[in-house]
Amino acid sequence: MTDSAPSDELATLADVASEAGVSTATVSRALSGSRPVSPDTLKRVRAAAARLGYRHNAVASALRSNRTQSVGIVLPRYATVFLSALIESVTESLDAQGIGALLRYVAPDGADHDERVADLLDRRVDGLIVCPPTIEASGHAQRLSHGLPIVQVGRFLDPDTPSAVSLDETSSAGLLAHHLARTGTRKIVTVGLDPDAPADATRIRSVGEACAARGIAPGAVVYRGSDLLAGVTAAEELWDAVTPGETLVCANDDVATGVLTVLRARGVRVPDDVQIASLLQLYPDAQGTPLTSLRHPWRQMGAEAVEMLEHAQRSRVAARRRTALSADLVVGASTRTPQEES
Amino acid sequence: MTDSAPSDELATLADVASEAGVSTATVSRALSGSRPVSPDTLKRVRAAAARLGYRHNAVASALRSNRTQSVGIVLPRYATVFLSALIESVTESLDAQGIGALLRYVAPDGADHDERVADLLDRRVDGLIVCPPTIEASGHAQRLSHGLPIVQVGRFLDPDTPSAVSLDETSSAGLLAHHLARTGTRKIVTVGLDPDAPADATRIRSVGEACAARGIAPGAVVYRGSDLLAGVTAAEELWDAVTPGETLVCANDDVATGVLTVLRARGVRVPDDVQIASLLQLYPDAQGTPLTSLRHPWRQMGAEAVEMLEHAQRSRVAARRRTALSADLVVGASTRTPQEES
DNA sequence: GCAGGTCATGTAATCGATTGCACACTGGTC
DNA sequence: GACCAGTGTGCAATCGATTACATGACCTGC
Repeated sequence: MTDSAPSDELATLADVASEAGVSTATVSRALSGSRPVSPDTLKRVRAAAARLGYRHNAVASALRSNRTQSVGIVLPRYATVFLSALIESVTESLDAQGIGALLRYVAPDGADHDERVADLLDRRVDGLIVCPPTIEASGHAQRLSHGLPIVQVGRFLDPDTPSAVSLDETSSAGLLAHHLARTGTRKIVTVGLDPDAPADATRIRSVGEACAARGIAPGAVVYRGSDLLAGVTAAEELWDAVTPGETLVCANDDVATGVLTVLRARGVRVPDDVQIASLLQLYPDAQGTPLTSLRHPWRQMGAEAVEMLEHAQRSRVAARRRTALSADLVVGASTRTPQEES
Repeated sequence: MTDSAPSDELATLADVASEAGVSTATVSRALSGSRPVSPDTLKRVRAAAARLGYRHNAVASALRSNRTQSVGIVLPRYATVFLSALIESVTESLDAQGIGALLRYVAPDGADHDERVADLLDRRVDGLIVCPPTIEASGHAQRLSHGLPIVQVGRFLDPDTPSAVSLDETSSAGLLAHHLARTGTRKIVTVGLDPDAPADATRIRSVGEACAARGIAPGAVVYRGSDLLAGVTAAEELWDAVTPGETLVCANDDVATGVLTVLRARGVRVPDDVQIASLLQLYPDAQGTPLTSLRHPWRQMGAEAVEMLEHAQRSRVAARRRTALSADLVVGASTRTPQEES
């Protein structure tokens, strides 16, 4: 196998052109298919390209055509599965069309958000999918992007962002409230949601209204943070005050686990005396589902975001388009089985 | 506020040059700092750039300088936290230097691996961090990259890859064996590792040897798959044959959870009669650590990979450099507390 | 036989930043 | 006063693909 001097440098379009005895224009058209070439030329060009080991240079192509075939993704740096599910589903949709994903993480408080977004813009991404860490960041992202297609995903969405995918709080809360009503809940206590944070307040209200509509009384709102330790702390304060028929609705699985652990240690029977539910599933339900929780539709949200982005790229006019997807209720061992089987 | 015709197009170097009354060369040098310019010029250029809202064009820069300031990351599409920890730690290290991360997922069986790697190469990434889904993929990645700096991470590493970060199987197994010996284990059974898969076989051997060295007898190797269901299946076959003093060493948390659930349901007391340990922690240990498992050092592996990559980029000569990092042992409720307190 | 059309291909400008080379100027030295 | 070193700038080529426009070949129909 005597390679014909496979020079150290990569072959360019011009090399292929001279090898095939045609112009660079023809090679470009033959390989990209942007315009028809004769079958004979096509064959010759392909052969020449293969012989030289030609590889398309995406950088040069991007410069000239002003399209990088890549989108930027900005996520807060919470190490959780749901973000990884979002990334996977987004990249999956993008890969299918040969679009690359340029990933950047920002601090959960949004400190470096604008900087990261600007960097992606400097790289001339064709679009942006942003999960803003705060409402302000959401507004900034929109402003910075300056006309570039952008889709926002998550809870912290500026009311003015035209394209956004979020959780359907109302219907998700309804799903949970329905289950709680059927398992005999008469009152709920909310643990781990901050009533002073707008996004949390919205969720508190959605849950409260969904419960009220089903005859369940919205009770205290206890906020001591939103991690495992916060759950423990809150439960230590609450455990001897809870009464049968109550359900402790927790912000997420970590809080719920803390609460559950303390309650059981104190001799409170869960779910017999008190039930516990989580509003945000953090761990996939492969491990015996100890908790009843809402599984957020991250994969669908990712797919929807990509679709929206494509839509925004196609149509010049930026129509407002917001989608809210409902969570699934995963029933675990922290709530009872519903009474009617219907 | 009468903006001076902020034309729809983004300003270019040439625009800034004419605005500042200097040449494009000077602007480039002033803004990048690649060569000194006079303080006065610097100020004028900066002012002009700010006035026009100039933004660096990374694409043009990449074409000319032949450096994209980005690295490609290739990961198998397992939706697990540990990969997300790896991504986070890698991007964190890269961000600090203004390097972008181009992310691509491949099928767990490696079907589309070569394609994805080739795409990243076409995008002219400056380096590659690959977690190969199979040993063959590892070899391909090395060959395809053709001189480009590449670091491989994970279990499926071709013996010839020069730069690789992996788990230190020996020391990790030692950590676990030490704990098992101190908790009275006399014999182990391995569940969920495939003795016919080279990577699994290595792990079986490491664990076997570490145990043997501490007077624990390596017992049966049971393989019925490596997910939750496999754990259940295996446990149904094993439960009435296990004897006190045995520890079931499972491939990962899912298998271990399956085994644990069945054993408890069958009345086997864990950890009193039988102990269970997992060789791969899948879920962060925030939730009450029901399982004793090995927490793999994903974050350190990510940081190490980036460092290796930089090293490879700096030094022309590609020295062989392989690092193996040890796991941490997280002791949970599925094993007893060690006897000596020392 | 010729206007008008289609089709494949070539020519050369272009995208926007970087950089080798050349040049001008300043200041110091013998 | 001639020479040299050092510093700051500018000119223009360059990276590699894309594409508007031009060209020429060939066909069709009257």
